Amino acid sequence: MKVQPVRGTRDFYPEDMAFREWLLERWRQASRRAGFVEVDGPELEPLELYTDKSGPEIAEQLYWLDDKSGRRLALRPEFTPTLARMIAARQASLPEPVRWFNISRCFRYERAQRGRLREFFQWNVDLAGVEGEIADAECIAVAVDGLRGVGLTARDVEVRINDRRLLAALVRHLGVAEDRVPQVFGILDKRDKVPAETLGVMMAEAGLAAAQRQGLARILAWKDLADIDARELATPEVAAAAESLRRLFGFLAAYGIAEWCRFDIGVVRGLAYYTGPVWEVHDLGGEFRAIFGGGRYDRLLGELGAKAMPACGFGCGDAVLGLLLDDRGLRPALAAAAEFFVASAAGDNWTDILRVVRHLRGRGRATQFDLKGGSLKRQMKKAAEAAARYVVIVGDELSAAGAVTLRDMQSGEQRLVPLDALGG
RNA sequence: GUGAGCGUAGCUCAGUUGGAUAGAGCAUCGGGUUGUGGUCCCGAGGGUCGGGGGUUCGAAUCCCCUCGCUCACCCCA
Repeated sequence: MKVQPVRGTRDFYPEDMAFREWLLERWRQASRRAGFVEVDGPELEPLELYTDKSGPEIAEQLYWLDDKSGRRLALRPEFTPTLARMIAARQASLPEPVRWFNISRCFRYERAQRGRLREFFQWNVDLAGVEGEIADAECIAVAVDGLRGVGLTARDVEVRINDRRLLAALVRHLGVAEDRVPQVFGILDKRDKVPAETLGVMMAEAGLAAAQRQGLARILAWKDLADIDARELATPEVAAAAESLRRLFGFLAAYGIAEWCRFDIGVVRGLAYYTGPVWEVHDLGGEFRAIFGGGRYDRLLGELGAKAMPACGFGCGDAVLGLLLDDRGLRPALAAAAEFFVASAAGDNWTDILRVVRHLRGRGRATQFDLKGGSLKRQMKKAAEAAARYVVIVGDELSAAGAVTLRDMQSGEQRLVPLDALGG
């Protein structure tokens, strides 16, 4: 092969395309079931849309180019900045809350890995204008509905939920110096990924005092909201964050999805822009990387040019989800290419074949025939390959009586029917 | 960006201590007598062994370079 595909991109052959469309359609259905409406923006955006928010270093991680007039453009690495721009442009007239979803092709210039590509599809659901935990719960409920929609259950995946305010309050309560906070968050993030001894080493390296290490170890051991003990709750800040999380879990129970959800102090979600609840969906086996990432970002819209507006949402890529569905045998079978297959019993009788083909297509029926001709046996094989539900056998009866043989490929039954009655 | 592993047919792989026209299964295409599919049987096409260089009488096999893929780290909006 002379020209190689660009690293981290994929070719979608019919079976891949069928899966992609199936998946994206499930995402749409889940979004619409919750009353979200679809929006989209350009795949090309000014590079500043991303560098303004994240600093010039971010350009290293995305595809950019100079267009013919010298404008520096980037292929979108995510949808949120576009969303913010769209909200800002019509903020005065948008009915609140804004309930939008988006399914877009995104690009990131990163080293491709299992479940992580340079070109991928991402499902975004965002809810702007509502401050309370009910909005976070609504987003999580849509995510869980999306998981259900592709055939996954609470035995396959879980939503791990934390709150950035709780984390921040806890490190403050432990008396961790401000410049050590990123390291401490890093330790929390590694909770399930490295052995306990390693965590201890990391704490020592972070320069934590003995009491702080003990406190952190105690926090890391929390498996449940109820584990948050009195010592920490004594701080008003921690108590408030814990109370907010309890309200969120109360809503999740009311949505009927409590069994999918779990408190996890180890969910940190980068340090980017989250201001409240943060959550991720993981497979229970821990085999794959995160499937969904989401949370509350009350300041982001304001920073990106809109008026301050509370918001929350999530993103979900197609790559990891595809791997998980393959692993669970949940990839759907390829749909039939055509409902009807017209075959000739009398050699390559194109005139008669096309008469029937025109008739069926004119009635909106997906209809195929064997363009290479050949024996009826061969045509039947082709019809079976195409998974056609019906084969119409065209023979002498057409000119003699205007009738054709209709064969049901599932039951094997066949009967002579008038052409006029074919295809409704 | 750092480190490691792997590149043989479209796919999954076999190929002896370096030895002759590089194999299998699946897939593809064709056939199994001119009006009937999925099974079965027979046959065919398809590989510059990722590419380049070197060692050798001889390289898929050993060495070097390069490209690609995979995994981990970093990062993960």
